[in-house]
Amino acid sequence: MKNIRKQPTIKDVAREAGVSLKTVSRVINNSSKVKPETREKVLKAIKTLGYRPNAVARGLRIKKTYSIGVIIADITNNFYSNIVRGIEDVALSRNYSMLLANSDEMLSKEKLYTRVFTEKQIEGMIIVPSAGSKEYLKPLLKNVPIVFIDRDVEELEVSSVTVDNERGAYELTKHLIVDHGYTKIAYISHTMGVTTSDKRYEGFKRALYEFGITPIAELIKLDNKTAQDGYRATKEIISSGNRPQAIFTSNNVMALGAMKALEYYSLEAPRDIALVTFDDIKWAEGFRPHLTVMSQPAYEIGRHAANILFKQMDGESKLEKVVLPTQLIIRDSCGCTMIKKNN
Amino acid sequence: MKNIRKQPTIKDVAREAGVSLKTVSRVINNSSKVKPETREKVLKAIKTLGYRPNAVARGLRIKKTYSIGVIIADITNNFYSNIVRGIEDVALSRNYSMLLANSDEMLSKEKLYTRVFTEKQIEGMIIVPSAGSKEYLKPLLKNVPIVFIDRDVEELEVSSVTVDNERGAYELTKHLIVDHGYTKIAYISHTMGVTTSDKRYEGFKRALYEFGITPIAELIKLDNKTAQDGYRATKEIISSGNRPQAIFTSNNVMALGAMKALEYYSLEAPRDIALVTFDDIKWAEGFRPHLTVMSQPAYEIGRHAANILFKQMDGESKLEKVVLPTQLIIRDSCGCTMIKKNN
DNA sequence: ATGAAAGCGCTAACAC
DNA sequence: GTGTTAGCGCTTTCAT
Repeated sequence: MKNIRKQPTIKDVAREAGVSLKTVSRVINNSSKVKPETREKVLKAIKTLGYRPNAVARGLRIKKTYSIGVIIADITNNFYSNIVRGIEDVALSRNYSMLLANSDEMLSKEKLYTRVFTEKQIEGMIIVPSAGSKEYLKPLLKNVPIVFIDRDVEELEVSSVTVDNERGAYELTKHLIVDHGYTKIAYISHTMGVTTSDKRYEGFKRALYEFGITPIAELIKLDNKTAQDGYRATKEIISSGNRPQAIFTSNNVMALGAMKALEYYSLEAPRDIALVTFDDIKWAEGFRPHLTVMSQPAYEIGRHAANILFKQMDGESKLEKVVLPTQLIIRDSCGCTMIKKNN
Repeated sequence: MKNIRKQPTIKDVAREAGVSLKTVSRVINNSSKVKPETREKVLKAIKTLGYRPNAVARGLRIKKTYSIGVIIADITNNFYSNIVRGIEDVALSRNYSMLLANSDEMLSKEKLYTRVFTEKQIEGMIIVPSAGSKEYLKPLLKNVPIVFIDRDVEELEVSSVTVDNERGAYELTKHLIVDHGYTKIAYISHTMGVTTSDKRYEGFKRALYEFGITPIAELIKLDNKTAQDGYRATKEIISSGNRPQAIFTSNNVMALGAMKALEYYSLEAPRDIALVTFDDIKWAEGFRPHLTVMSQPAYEIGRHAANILFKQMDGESKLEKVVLPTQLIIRDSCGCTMIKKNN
C-alpha cells in the first residue's frame, strides 16, 4: 500500500464545492432535494478531484456492505461454476458483489471462510456444505441468512436448494435394469457423508432391491474424492474377476475418472460396458461417447439459491427447502442406441 | 437485515471484562504485552458474548480490507475457473478474500466492476481485459495495483501474465503443415480485439505465409463469441464447396462448437478432417477424439498473477510482464495416430 | 501494562 | 435546501 496517493474524501469535495458534507452526501445518493446549481457545483468538484465514494466507510455507517459470500467445493468443477454463474447474475441485478471461496470438501476451510466472510459483514451466504457437523453454524444463523445448495443439512433449519438425489439415482438405475436388463452394476460414489452422495447411493440400492438384485460388494466403491480416485476405483472394478455390465458414477468428477479408466483398458461405452452418471457433462456434447446422464439444472440452482437468499435478506419468508427436478437424458453410453441399431 | 440481533462490539467486551477498549483490541490482535490474567478475562468475555470482530470497521481504520478483486470473462469456461483457482490458493495463503465477477467480454461490465471493487477498497485487482479502450483505468492505476491476465493491454504500463500466443498458434499451425502436409486449413477465432485472439491469428497466418500457403477467405471465420457461434462457423466451413483438410480453433470454446458441428455432419476427427485447438480441454481426456492442442498453464497463470499482485501491494517491484510457455500436446485429432497406424 | 480521546469516511438526526 | 453534530466499530497516538 505504498505510494498510494491519498484518495479525496467527501470532505475534500465539500471544501472544493464550498458546501457542507451532507450536501455532498445528498448529491452522491441523490436523496432528497438539492438545488440544481448546488448539485452542479458538487458534481464538478467530484469530477475535478476524481472523488470516489468509500464503500467501506459507507458500509460501516449504514450496516450494509452489498456483498454476499459463496462457498463451494471447487470452482473448477463445471457443475459448481455454473451454479456460481447463476448466483452472480442474480447478485449483479441487485447490485451485490460476491466473495467466492473453495472449500475442497474440507470442513476446516468451510469454517474458516464462514468466519472470515462474517467478519467482513457479508449480508448473506450460500454454501455447499462439506461433510461433518454443522454445529458451528448455529450461532451464525441468528445473525446472517444462509442458503445451502447442492446438499442439504437436514438437522438444521436452513433454506436449501437441491435436487431429488434419491429419486434421480433410482430412475437412472432403473433404466439400466428395466430397459437394458443389466443386473451386474458397479457403483462409484463421490465423498460420502453429504446428502448428494448418500441419497444417490440409497436410490441406487432401492432400484436394485426393487428388482431383486443383490448388490455385489466388489463392484461398489464408495467415498472417492477426486477424478483420480474414480479412475483407480474403475480400474479395480474392471480388473476384478467380476466385470460388470454397467457402471453408475455418482457425479461428473467420478464419470471423468471412469472414462479415463475405460480408455486405459481400451474399453468403449456402450460397446464393451455401459456407463451412466449423475450430473450432465454439457461440454462433452461433441465428444464420444455421448453419456446417458441424470442431469441437474446447475445454473438454476444458483439462481434459486440467490433469490431465496435475497428474500431472506429483505426480511421476507423464513425457511424454504426447494427441490428442483432432475432430468434423465438418454444418449449413447447406456446402450440405448445400440439396441436401436440392432433392431 | 431484519430481526438481526445487534452484534456485540469491542465495547461490550470491554464492559463485560471490565477493561478498556484498547486492551480488548490488543488481545484480539495480540499486539504488545497484556497481562496473562487480563488476557484471560478478555478472552472469556469474548466467548460468553460471542463477539466477532467487525472487519469493515477495522478496514476503515487501518485502510486494509484484505480483499482483492478478480474480473474474468466467464467462470463457466474451465480455463478461467482454473485461473481463478490459482489466484484463490495464493490469496488464501495471504489471508485475503476474493471478490469475483464475470465480464462476459463486455467492457461495460468490466468498467462497472472495477468501479464497484475500487469503491469497496479492494487492495488489488486481477483482470482479464475485454476488447476496447482501457483509458478508463488510467486514474485507477495510480491508486490500486492491477495485473492483467490471459490478455495484455500493450499501451498500458500494467503488469501482466500471458502466454506467447503468436508463437503457440504458429507452432500448432506449423505442425499441421509440416507434419501432416495440410494446406487447406480453416481458422475459427474467438472475439477479436483482444491479444489472445489477435496474436493467435497472426501466428496462424505467419505459418501459412512461411510455407507459401495463401489463406482461403472462405475458411477463415473471425470474431466468434460463443460456442454456438463456433458451431455455426464450422458448419459453414464444412458445407462450403471448399472443405478444408484441417480446422484450427483459437480457444476451447470454439473447439467445443466445432466438435458439435463435426458431430452434426457425422464427421470424425481425424478420420474425415483434422482438428486442433489452442487451449487444452483436460476433462475430455477420457473422451474421443483426443484433441491435439496447444496447452496453456491456466492454474499457473492464476498463481503467477496473484504473486505479482501481492508483490505490488507490498510496494515491491513495479512493472512485470510475464510470458509463460505453452505446450504442444499431440494426441489424435490432428491425425498423428493415423499416420502411425498406416506405417 | 493499561486507559482516554481522537479519528478513519461516511450518513442520520435534527436544526435552521 | 442546507449545515451541524454525533456516531458506526475499530485502532492509534499519547498519557499514566
